[in-house]
Amino acid sequence: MGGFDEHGGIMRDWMPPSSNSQSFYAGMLGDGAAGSQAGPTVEKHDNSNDGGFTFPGPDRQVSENDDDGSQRGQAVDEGMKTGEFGEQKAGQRAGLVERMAARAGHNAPRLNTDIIKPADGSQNQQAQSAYLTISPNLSPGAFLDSPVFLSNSLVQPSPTTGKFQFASNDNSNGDRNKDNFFEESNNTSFAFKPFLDSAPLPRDHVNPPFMSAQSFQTNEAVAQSEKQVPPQKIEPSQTYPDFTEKNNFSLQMNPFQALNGNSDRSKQHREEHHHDDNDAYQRINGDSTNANSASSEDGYNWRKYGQKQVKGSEYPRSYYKCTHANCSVKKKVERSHEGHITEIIYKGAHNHPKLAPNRRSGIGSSNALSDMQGDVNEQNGNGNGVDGGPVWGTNTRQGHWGQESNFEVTSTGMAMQGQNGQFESSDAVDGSCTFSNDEEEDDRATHGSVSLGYDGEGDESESKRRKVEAYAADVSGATRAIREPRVVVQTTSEVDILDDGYRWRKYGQKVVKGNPNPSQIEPGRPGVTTSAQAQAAQ
DNA sequence: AGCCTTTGACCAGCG
DNA sequence: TCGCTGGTCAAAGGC
Repeated sequence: MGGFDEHGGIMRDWMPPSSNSQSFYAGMLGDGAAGSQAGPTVEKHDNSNDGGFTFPGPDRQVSENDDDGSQRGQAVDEGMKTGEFGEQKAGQRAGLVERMAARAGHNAPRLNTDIIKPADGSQNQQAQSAYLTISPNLSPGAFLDSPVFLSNSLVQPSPTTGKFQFASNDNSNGDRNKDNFFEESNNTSFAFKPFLDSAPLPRDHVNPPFMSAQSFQTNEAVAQSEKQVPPQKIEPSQTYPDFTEKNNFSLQMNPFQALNGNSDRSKQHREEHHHDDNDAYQRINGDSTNANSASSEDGYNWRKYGQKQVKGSEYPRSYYKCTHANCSVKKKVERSHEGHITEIIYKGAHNHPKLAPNRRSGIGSSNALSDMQGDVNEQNGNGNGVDGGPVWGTNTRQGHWGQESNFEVTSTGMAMQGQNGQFESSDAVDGSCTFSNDEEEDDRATHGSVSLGYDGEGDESESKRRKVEAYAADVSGATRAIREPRVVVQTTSEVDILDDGYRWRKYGQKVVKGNPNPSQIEPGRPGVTTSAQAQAAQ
């Protein structure tokens, strides 16, 4: 089970109160049912249904509160079970939308799924099932116009995207939101305010090219670009958790949580999908050309620390680390000989704001696609980084960012949980997919407490603990708000806890001229040298 | 002078 | 236990 459950989880996040989202999804997937049936994901989907999977989406949540909602919920469930996402239910959904709009006063424009449908109707459905395929000519940003994404945005922009809004910090509403989240959304929230509310961002931030645009953690989000004008694929499902009735909290759960997996099922699912990125990486596959054009810079500085030819990959994979102090975000980039990026995988979430354009190093190599990562702090204004207060989960939690860290946010709308962290700005990963950390997240779920610390990769137990914590936090009632349509990737932090109370990751050591003592290159650590610091000093 | 990239070696996880 | 593979380290060199 799992595959689809996970999707379901994501969908919930993405989905606006309106049932339109399903249409949207169906459009994206082509034939929702067919798409879901192909590939592992599909199988899971089916299984989940068989297993009594109930798609506790927004509709269902609402149903708990009112009769109409109940009907809606049933409709949704039926749709899910039968796999009839598309036209068959279109009429009914439309009705729901109207009713909801009337009731809630929300009147979001209907998503035009035509624009996002693959131009070629004959597309391999199987392929679609595995990925969200975006037509080569279609910018992921187009999705931003979708009510679905907007609604998500409403809830909270993800740090990843840079749209992240650490809003109001109104934690007190957690429980209430949990129960009524969608409903409230209808009533008040569904205002697409996330962007508006959030601190003013550069336009490119809001609607960055290609990936940024949304492209769309996970985690790890994955977009694979095919070497030739390939459609961007989003593979959100990789680590999505399964949602079951048991998981009522799932509603509040953001994709991150889902990704992280709190439940055994989610874990199982992850295991099933182990093939790809268990790690919770986000892969962005996209047309390299687009990627490049989209954003040569993602707003962060990266240091390449390795390159290797990976088996099965046509091109060598380069490993990059964010040079910002105490930021453990990494990314793997596969680049064709022509210099086109064929794949980018993000891991981790930035815990710092993007650099000002003039401060960015012109490291084209690393930035090529990059894209999109936004910064948590930048958005929330809290400056919470790992240290200050991570942002985790925040995506989904209304008013709360930052409870956990370590996520990677990648693109579109799928938010995933990272560990330590924060969300990467989605900008970076637009159009990508997400993966979540797997085990760590799961562990966290079991742990039950919320930890803000940064995990170190090395500190596995720690990271696991955090996952659990994060999960617990979610369950505890934090309201997982609506996520903005972005992909989140999970991150694993690689940090050690030092005597200063912070976690630091040592990533290098070098003897500096004039200083007999090796310089410990630890981002942000006082007394240590970091490239970021050096740049800042300059 | 210092940062960044390159690249071979090393390490850890997995089967 | 061994080999494979992915990921990271870190010395060396370039910019």
